[in-house]
Amino acid sequence: MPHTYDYPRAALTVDCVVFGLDEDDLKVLLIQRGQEPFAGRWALPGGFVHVDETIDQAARRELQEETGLSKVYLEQLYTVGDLGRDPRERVVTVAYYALVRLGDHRVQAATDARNAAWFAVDDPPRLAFDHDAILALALTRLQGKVRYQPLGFELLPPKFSLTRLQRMYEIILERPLDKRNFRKKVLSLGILEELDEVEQDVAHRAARLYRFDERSYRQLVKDGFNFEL
Amino acid sequence: MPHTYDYPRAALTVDCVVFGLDEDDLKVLLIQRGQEPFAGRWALPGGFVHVDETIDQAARRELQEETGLSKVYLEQLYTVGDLGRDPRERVVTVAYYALVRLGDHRVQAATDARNAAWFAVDDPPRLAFDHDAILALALTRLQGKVRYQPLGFELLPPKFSLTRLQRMYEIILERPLDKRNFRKKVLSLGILEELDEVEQDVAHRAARLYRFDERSYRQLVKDGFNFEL
DNA sequence: TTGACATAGTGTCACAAGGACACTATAAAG
DNA sequence: CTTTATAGTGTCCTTGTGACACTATGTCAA
Repeated sequence: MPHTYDYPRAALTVDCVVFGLDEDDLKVLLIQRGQEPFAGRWALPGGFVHVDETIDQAARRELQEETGLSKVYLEQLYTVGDLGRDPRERVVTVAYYALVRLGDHRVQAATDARNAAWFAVDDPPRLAFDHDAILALALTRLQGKVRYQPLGFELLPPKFSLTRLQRMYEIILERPLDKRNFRKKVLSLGILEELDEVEQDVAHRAARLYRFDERSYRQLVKDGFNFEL
Repeated sequence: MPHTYDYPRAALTVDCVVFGLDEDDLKVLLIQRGQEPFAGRWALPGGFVHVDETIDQAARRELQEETGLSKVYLEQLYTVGDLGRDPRERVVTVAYYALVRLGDHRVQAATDARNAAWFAVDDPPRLAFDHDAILALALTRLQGKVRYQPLGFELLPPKFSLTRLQRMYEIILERPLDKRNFRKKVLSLGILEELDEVEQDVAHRAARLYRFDERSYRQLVKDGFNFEL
């Protein structure tokens, strides 16, 4: 009985589509490649899976190493292993997408001094490998998922106004939402906690702040509740 | 510049969760393993990805080889690469799920004479590796997806009665549906073509037959229509 | 032939959810 | 104290959803 299987092995990588939100845009974090192939081209942060870690762990480690980000929302997206996607040899990559609060983290240059920067998702540069396709897929998935699961809170600071929340949905879904209907709906879900605080340093009437209440959210999910924004 | 990357490689497999539908149950196709590890244990059909094929192709090939099924609905599900899931060495598997019409195909024993059989999804035997978890995940995914995408037609013969369609949804969703409301809803979608045919060889009033109209379905999707059964 | 049976097929009403729509309130800045 | 910028609020109409029960039609067996 042999100790290993008699079959070819593939190089295994992870790639992360990291989404962030600023005032006007949904952004994606990209890394400028220092080496061939595709040297100088922008790419999704990622790298090889080590022998002693799970694929999920690899994704988190790469994210941490290349961007300094940790404890972010991370979810597996899709696995691609088409021939020729890497000109060198067959490389299978497991793609993830992550949601981060843009203000929280300062994105660091990677340890090996590659450049990191945020780009608007609807106007990215040409990407290395098949990363354009992965980015497009991630965006579609996010738009789909945000409709029936309150993922969006991962993109906002802990305290936020309803207007900020609405703008986030408008940016992600790429369509305007009615202010009164939006508030009616989102408040009726009962997953927002109204705080005794308002925005600071604004040159107009300050908006009340809210917090996402994960406890009642989980309760709703258990009861089989349906969202849909 | 080296020709390959200096990183470990992993054995890469595909596993398929193949769903079928009979009168009373949602079924899953399993293979009895002939070799160690887990010899004699039932497992998901699957096998190694060859060097000259994409992962999708590998999934289709394995399905064909082990079960004789081809041209089925097949979709990628999830990739697992936890350490120790195969006792021999690190094996990364890309899981797929497939929907097939049970009557159409006669499931063949695999070429290497392993046993193949259908099991009710809610009462499967103990499975090899982490295949229990993959099966559970596939079932959840199917139940979720069937609500907003008319996948179910992949499980039915081309012509079917509304009662048969309703029973299919009831079996998948594991809850009863109201007959009149179901018909109202499904007919209002406009994706069923009413045929001038009725069931044959039934010992009671014969039901009218319908056909899934993929053309108008695609039109609906383009218009951003929302299903939800 | 007719009665028993098994399933097909059909409509209404009440309630909830969703979408369109416009004005007043409040704070800051000049 | 006026201007400016955004916060915050309610109604009505339409549509969707879910509960609910009887008649129609075919087969089969006595």
